[in-house]
Amino acid sequence: MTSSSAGTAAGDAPAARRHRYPAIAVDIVILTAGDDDLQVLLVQRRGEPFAGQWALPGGFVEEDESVDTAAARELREETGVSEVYLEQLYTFGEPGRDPRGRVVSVAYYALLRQPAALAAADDAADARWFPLRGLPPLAFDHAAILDYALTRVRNKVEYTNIVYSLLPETFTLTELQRVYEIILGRALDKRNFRKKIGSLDLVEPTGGERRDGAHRPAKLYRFRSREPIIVEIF
Amino acid sequence: MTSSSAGTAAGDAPAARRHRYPAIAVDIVILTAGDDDLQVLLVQRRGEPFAGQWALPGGFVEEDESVDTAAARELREETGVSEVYLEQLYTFGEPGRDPRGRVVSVAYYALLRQPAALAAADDAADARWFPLRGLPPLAFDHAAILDYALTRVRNKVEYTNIVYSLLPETFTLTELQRVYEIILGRALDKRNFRKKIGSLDLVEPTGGERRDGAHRPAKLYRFRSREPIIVEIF
DNA sequence: ACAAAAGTGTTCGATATACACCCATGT
DNA sequence: ACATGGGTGTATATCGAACACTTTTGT
Repeated sequence: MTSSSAGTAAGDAPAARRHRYPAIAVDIVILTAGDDDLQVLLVQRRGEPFAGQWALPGGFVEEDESVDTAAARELREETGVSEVYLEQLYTFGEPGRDPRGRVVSVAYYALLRQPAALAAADDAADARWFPLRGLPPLAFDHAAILDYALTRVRNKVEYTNIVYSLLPETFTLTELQRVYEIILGRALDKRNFRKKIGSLDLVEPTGGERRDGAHRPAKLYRFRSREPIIVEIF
Repeated sequence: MTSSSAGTAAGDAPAARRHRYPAIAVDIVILTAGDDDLQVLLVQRRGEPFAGQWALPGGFVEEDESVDTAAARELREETGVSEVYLEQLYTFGEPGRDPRGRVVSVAYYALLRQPAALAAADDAADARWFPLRGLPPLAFDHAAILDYALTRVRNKVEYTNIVYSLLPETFTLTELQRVYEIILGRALDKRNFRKKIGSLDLVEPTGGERRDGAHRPAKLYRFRSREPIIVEIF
């Protein structure tokens, strides 16, 4: 899918612009599952405005790239990772919210497997993972964008299989349940959870098992599909 | 909520642009409930490209207005209506899909009460309501945008009360059921439907009734709230 | 032997679905 | 009187929620 145009501007070539257009940026909410909380990747701003404050990673859209591509590029620059789930969230287009001038921001969110080593882009002073309970103040309206992303993710895990993007290739059912609990923010009953997961065809046993400490080994599973699909889970 | 900026471009003022940004347009899928099908408002293009073809109404975002405001303005220009439900859909940002140049389009959808008299904007050759079964070929990638809107609406009526925007102030339960059937594309059982609607607190009787033809008069209802709320309906 | 996490079934209440007849009116 | 849409209840199946003990291992 893609761009378009306007009935009301039917004959106007954008090349013959009557006025300047806003700049277009992308901002990305990059999430991963920590031990007991979701974690979000933030970068510390070097320049004004909001110098020294933490912000969502992002950047301007280049002239010849799609908005989706710009988001994927920024994500790669920050994390270097592949195997991610990246989805457009919402477009924030109020004038005057970026003190430097008019910027329309297309927000995305990404779900990653491991906190991986951070390829801190060198134009940011620092880049770090923050647990949601323990966030610093955010620059611009990035707190609102983050809230929006969390709402979307919490809804979407209930009717899709996108949690696959937060888990490694193989995992135990307890680990899978833990990811749901972290995202949904509530405890789930172990037996009901396993009954539900078993009744859907989301995962299959690999045959292997994991031996941890002094207890019974856990069977390992993998996702049958690592493409996003619609499945009613909760 | 609103715009933002980028960690990777932390110090760059948009005023000091290194390159041109894409134009920003809005396109609106304007829907209403016809007798036996949803109807969408299309405008016939005057100029190239796609001259003479039908397209979604839309236009470019002015420099000092928010993207939401631009959408509301275009909607008003086409229909003159108030009392609408207007929601952002998705941003389409592939380069090269508008033959005239780079245009990023923020798509919206609107739900209207009656097909009202059309205030056909004078820069379009014509504006008309089309039933979904009976669409002409659409310009640009507007068919994809329309599909996206329909998917969103069909999902959203199942867990919100947004159908209020498609109905007049007072209505009968049969009319309400008809709207659901038109959107969902399937027949609903009358008794189960009424049981469900009655168990939620969505509507209340006005006390009045409507006398139509040679049959028992129908009680009239109104929505308790005409603000969008989350309610699991189906 | 014991500590620690893995694994496994049943009961109960609530909700969704299927289904058919009488009511009030206008002509 | 009859044709037309308005209005109503019950029985069954399905699904979600609550709940506790046995198994396998490492030390």
